[in-house]
Order: sequence, then structure tokens, then C-alpha cells
Amino acid sequence: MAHPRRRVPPEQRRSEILAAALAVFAERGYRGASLAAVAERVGLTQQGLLHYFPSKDALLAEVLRLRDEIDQRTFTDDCGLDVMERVVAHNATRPGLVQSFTVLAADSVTDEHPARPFFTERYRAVRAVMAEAIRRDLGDDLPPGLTHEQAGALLVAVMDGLQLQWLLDPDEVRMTETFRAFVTLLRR
Amino acid sequence: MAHPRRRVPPEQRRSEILAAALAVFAERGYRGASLAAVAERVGLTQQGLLHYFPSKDALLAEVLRLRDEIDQRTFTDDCGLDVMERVVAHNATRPGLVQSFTVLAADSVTDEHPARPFFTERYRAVRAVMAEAIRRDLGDDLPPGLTHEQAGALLVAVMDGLQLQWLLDPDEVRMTETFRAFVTLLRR
DNA sequence: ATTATCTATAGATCTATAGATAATGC
DNA sequence: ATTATCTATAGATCTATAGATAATGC
Repeated sequence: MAHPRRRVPPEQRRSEILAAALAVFAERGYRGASLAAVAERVGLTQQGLLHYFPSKDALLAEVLRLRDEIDQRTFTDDCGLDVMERVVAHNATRPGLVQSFTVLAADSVTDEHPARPFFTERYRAVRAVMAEAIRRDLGDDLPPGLTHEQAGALLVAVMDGLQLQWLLDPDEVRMTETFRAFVTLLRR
Repeated sequence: MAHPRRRVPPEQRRSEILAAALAVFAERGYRGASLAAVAERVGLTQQGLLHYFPSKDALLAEVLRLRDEIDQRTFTDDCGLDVMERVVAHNATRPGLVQSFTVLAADSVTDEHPARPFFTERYRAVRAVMAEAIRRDLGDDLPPGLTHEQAGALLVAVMDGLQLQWLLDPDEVRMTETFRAFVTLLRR
């Protein structure tokens, strides 16, 4: 009667759980996601999952830490506007990933959300990387009345805003092309 | 012992509930918000609230319908880029309102979210209004390689993206000025 | 008479803890 | 011996329904 218990190497199990958590957070938001839904996706009970992460907040924290690690590799300090264009084009093939960060970032502005410090810090860093990329590519040859910092904030804003529109209406919104058009506008 | 039950005219009560619901949705997201929290804010029990709206979904639907009504008045078919600038400047004084729509819109891309059709439709309409505003203000004198539709999507994206950054970091992000800089960029 | 509001409550969750058992690693 | 996983369960919620009662409007 009793199924043999599936046993997977612990490190792999941890990774499975983190991937499942990211997916479930994307599908339901952080507060709407249940540990049981995450556990079910990897074939564990909710209590089995809590053996790997002591609480739901701790699970979220690890999901975010992992993402940061991956992003550190993508957005090196010496990347230019062409890298941003490639990232957006790549994102256009990964709606699940885009959804997870669109949902979690907006989630994080709600009261006492555990991811709030993470996203505040992350957006500061991303704006700085963007401003730096613009400085590298365009030097001081910016459109009149625009600072590098403003252009950095605009780049991030356009990425996020287009992602939201694209998630809601993928057939109508051309995310990659529209982002390219914006970069062209910056470059004049 | 028993407090006298406070009694308020029904239409006013409905409005109170809708305002409270918008606030609680902003603070916790739709799934994280409880009817009890909304009810408490207007001095009712959760069951008393359900006398006015038959379900949580119905309450959300009314909140969105009301918002649509107000927005229809703001974004008339003949408004230009100057109106958008004024709207952004006005929003910069209403963080609660901005938060409610930033949170609900991102929320709505999650699976089977009741507000999804509303936001899909709404963004289509807003993009169209923006494209029209651009056509009115700039005619065909657009930056090279940019269509009116793309410029419309970019305007909405910049608004939404800046709102998110501003909510996370109000002291660091100059929403109004940065939006103006973008409009200037469009106008060349 | 109608309706606004309450109390009581069913039935589903949800997170987290305690403690048992089965599988692995030495 | 350790650890991965389970069952059992406490204690909080949460939405929604049923039915009682108090206030209003005719």
C-alpha cells in the first residue's frame, strides 16, 4: 500500500523547492501562495518542505538571494545598452520568469512585506548599472535636459512597464521592439 | 452594555466600504486582504459588509468599476501630453492611490485573478488614449523609428515603472521630473 | 414591512511545531 | 548516527450562509 518514499539528493531537492517556490509565487503572489502548493509541486508534504526552509519568509528570502546571484552574473559593471536589449529579448521568451518578478516587485510595496528591503536596494543598484551603461555608451552626449540618472531610471521603468503590459496582453504588446525603439530614442 | 448600533445612510456606507476596500487592497494585495479588515475600517463586522456586496470578488469588481468611472472623466479623448504631466504630478501627492493600482495591476497577472480582464482591457484603452494624445501634440513629427502606438505603450510603461520605483524609494526617485524629461525626449 | 446589522457557525484553508519512522552514510 | 520525510495536530485565519434583532421608512 504505502508508496516507497522518493529520495533525492538534498542539494538537488533544495534547488527543486526554490524553483517551485518561484513558480508558485509568480502564479499567486507571495501572500496567495501556500507552502503546500510549493511542496506538492516537488512531491513533498508541506511539513517535509519545512525541513529545508524553516519558514515561508525564509523560503522567499532564499528565492531572492538566488535571483540576485544570477543577476550579478548577467549585469556586470561593464555592460552597455546592447546587453539590456538582449536581456529584454531573452525575457520575451520566459514569461514565467518575467511574471515572478513583476508580481513580487509590486507585492513588495505592500505593508510590511518581507521582500521590500530587497527590492528597494535592488532597484537602486539596477538604476546605477543602467546609468553607468548609458554613460559608457553615450558619454555626455545625452538628449538635452536629461541626466544619466534620469535616463537610468527611465530605462528600468520602461522595462518593467512593458513587461506588465506584455504579460497582460502578449499578442498586442511587442516588448522587444518597443524597448529597442526606446533605446534608439536615447541614442538619437 | 451593548453599544448603540451606528447607522449611516446606505449610499454613504457603500462609498465608505469601497474606499476602505481600495485602501486595504493597496496595503495587502487582493489575496492578502481580508473582508474583516475592510469591514473593521468602516466599523462593521465582516458579515455586515457582505450585506452590501455579496462576495469579495463582487467588492473588487465594484472598486474597479468606480475607478474606471473616475478615470473616464480625467482621460477624455481630447487630452494631450500636458494632461499626462499634470496627472503624474498629481499622483506624486497621492501615494496611497498610486499604490493601490500598482499593486492591483501586477496582482491581476496572477493565475485566474478576477481583475485580469479589467486590466487587460484598461491598458489597451490607455495605450490608445496615449497614442492619440501624441498624434494630437506631435502629429507625424515623431522621433525616427517610433510609431504612435509604440510611443503610447512607452508613455504608459514609463508612468507605471516610475510609480513602482517611487513607491519603493520615494526620496530617491523624482517621479514628476523624470516623467517630464521623458515627455521632453518625445517632443525633441 | 423592509433593511441594516449582528451572532453563530460550517467548512476550508494556512503556518508551524512535535514526534514517529524510514532511508542514508559512516 | 544522522537526516529526510511523514502523520498528527494546535491555533489562526478566511469566506460565506443562516437566522435573529434592531432601526428605519411608510
